[in-house]
Amino acid sequence: MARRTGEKYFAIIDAAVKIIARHGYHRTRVADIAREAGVADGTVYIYFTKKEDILVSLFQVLMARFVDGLRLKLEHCGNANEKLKTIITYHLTTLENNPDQARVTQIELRQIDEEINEGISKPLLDYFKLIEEVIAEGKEQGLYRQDLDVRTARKVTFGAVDEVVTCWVMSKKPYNLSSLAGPVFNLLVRGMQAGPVPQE
Amino acid sequence: MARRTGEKYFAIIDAAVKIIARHGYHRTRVADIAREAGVADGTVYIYFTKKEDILVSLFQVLMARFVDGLRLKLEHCGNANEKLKTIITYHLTTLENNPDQARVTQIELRQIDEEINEGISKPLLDYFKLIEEVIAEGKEQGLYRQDLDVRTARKVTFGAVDEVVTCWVMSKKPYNLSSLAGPVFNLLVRGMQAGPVPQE
Amino acid sequence: MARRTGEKYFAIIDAAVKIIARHGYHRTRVADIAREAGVADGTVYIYFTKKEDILVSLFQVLMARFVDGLRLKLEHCGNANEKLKTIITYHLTTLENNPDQARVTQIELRQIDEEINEGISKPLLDYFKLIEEVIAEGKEQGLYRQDLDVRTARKVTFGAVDEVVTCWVMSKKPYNLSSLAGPVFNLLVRGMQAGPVPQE
Amino acid sequence: MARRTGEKYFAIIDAAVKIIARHGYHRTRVADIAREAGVADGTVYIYFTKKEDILVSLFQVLMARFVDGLRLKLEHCGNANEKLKTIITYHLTTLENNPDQARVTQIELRQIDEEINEGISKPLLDYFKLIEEVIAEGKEQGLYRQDLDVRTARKVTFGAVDEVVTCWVMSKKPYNLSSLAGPVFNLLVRGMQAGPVPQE
DNA sequence: GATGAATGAGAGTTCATTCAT
DNA sequence: AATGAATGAACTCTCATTCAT
Repeated sequence: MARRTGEKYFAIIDAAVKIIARHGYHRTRVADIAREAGVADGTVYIYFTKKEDILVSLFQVLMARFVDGLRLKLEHCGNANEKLKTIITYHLTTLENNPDQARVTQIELRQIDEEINEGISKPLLDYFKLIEEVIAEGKEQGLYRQDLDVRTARKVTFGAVDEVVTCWVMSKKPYNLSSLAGPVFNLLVRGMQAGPVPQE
Repeated sequence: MARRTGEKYFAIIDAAVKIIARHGYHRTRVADIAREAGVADGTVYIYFTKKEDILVSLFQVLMARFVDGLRLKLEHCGNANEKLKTIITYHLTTLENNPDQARVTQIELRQIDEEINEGISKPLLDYFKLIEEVIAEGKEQGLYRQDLDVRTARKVTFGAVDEVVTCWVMSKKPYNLSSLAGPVFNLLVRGMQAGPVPQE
Repeated sequence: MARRTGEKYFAIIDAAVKIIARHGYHRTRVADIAREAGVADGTVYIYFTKKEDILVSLFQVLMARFVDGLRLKLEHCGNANEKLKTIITYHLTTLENNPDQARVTQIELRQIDEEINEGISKPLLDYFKLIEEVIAEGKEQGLYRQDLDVRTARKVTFGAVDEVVTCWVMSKKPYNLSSLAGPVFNLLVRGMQAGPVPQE
Repeated sequence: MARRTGEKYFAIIDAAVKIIARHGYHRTRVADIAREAGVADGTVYIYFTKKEDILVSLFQVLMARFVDGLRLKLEHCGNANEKLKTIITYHLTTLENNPDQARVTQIELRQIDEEINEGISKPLLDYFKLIEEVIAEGKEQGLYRQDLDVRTARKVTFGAVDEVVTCWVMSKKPYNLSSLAGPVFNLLVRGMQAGPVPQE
């Protein structure tokens, strides 16, 4: 039913990112996306099953691009620390350079109903897995504490970076998002690396 | 116009938390909330200006309760580390004990349009400010690095805790949320405290 | 959900009969019916679940009125012949006096999808049962052949009258529909009554 | 514009009968018919002017086949009674053997808008005329009453047979349709033949 | 203050039809 | 002649909001 490929498919995706970033998902009419993409209203339904499908597909496409790009970068990295730094930098830089994508993924995408979450959680899980692999690698390399829980560390890492992006999106972006890569990395890596136990 | 007080005001707030947690904000009809609260549809508009106003008010009420409760707890704490641990534990425990509130604040509240954000950002800022105060206090007490950027550290802290909650809400909650307080605190406090610089 | 009673319920039913008779069911918009009934579009959906529900309800109301009226007439009849004559006359007279009802029941009502047929078949069955009772009575009274199959006779009777009405509706109605009551009755009663077997 | 001939013309007609019988005219999309016929959507519009045209054409083709077949049968008949019996039997047998055709002509074809009726009334009139000829012949042969109105008798005859078919289509067809030919003929011929006047 | 029947604007979606290839 | 991607008009139904009682 939904074609999910072809020139117009991506034209609609791109139009959707732009329009939804500007007006928000619920305020965006399918007709608006269609006009921005330069196609007829009905054409949208050749490529997508329904409005929500645009949002999910959009996320899948963006996320696939994101993870693919990240994987490429990671190939050139040595140890886990370098990789972690790369992940954070890449995450912040990518969204800084694509503010529309940032807005859609940080804000609008969280507006979707239960069922859809399945559609977006899969590609997100790929990213999560990637982060966890790096942290596990760091443990193997003796860089991070052996008692570090990989999953918790991943949540903290992703949550930290994610919140930093959200704050930047919600603000009028008066600063460079990527400039926070260093401080955030610093904080996280110190939290994870071997060393003396903090006293409460 | 909106009364914002009285028995029915809170009845509607409570009903809204319950219903929105269960069905999501956009799928919830004002009539549903009214029925759950045991009032007529029109009555809702005596206490709230519009549907979104319920969501904002709800958040303000919950957040005020939350911060008030937290302040109380913090009075019994000694140094910043203790306070930070308290914040994290309180945050996780509160939402663990109020899963409806957790769902609404983690998921549904992020669905609101631009303008509303003002309404929710103020009470959230109170919380942010509180966290930042504790971190600043830690720096003064020599517990945390002097070059630690307080604002970034707050984002990382809040983002980490927030993500942990989101994961718990999105999962079928098969584990104790509050049990993550220790590991998360551990990670964050290590990241912030004085010590050797990590090598990349 | 659907209120199915009250002043506006019947106002909408009456409006629907009029508009659907004039333009046909599929060409009639809900908005047209609403306007004719003097209510808002949305009001229609307080009283009916969906467009098709109007059609079904309309038929049920008309049919109930019809059968009730017929039962009243039959009380004054003596034997089965008299009753059969009354049925045919009443059927033709009623639809002759309510051409809109005639059009809707003869033409438009046959346009509905499978499922709906249940809604219309029940009230129709009441009418069928009534005809069959009269025919059975005629057999008991010795007026009609003992080997007459009641069900077949009912189908022939109803089919004959129904076709006569349909022809009248489809034509520009240049003649009195009720004037056909005599000839049709004559034909049917001769067909049913005791007598010599026809040779082929 | 419409070609109205060729292999694909009939392929589309046959596909339409099948699909419309199964799903109903209004639920059937032109694309469905095209797929069933094994042609592209656009191809349908080479052979038919619009969707309704398929329905009309379909009826004309089926009706022409029907009347042609009937004429052939009637050649072997002697008097009017025999012919009438043949008509009824042929009508019931044909539709019994072609349930899809039965459904389309009994139910779906009655769903069409005003204008189309012209398209279907012509071939139907041929059939009507044929029935009337037989009844008139019966009068000339002295088999039927001289005061019998031919047109009314035709309506009663057709209506009776038609209703019998409709009942069979609407039911789950648990009996042989053609087995009703005898009883129906019996009833109708008794109604028409010379004999004593029934007392009311 | 409270009610709930009524409103009517609004948008998602379908699908008959067209036309460039 | 045949295709099937693209069109865009059309229409049902929802639901936040109002207001007479």
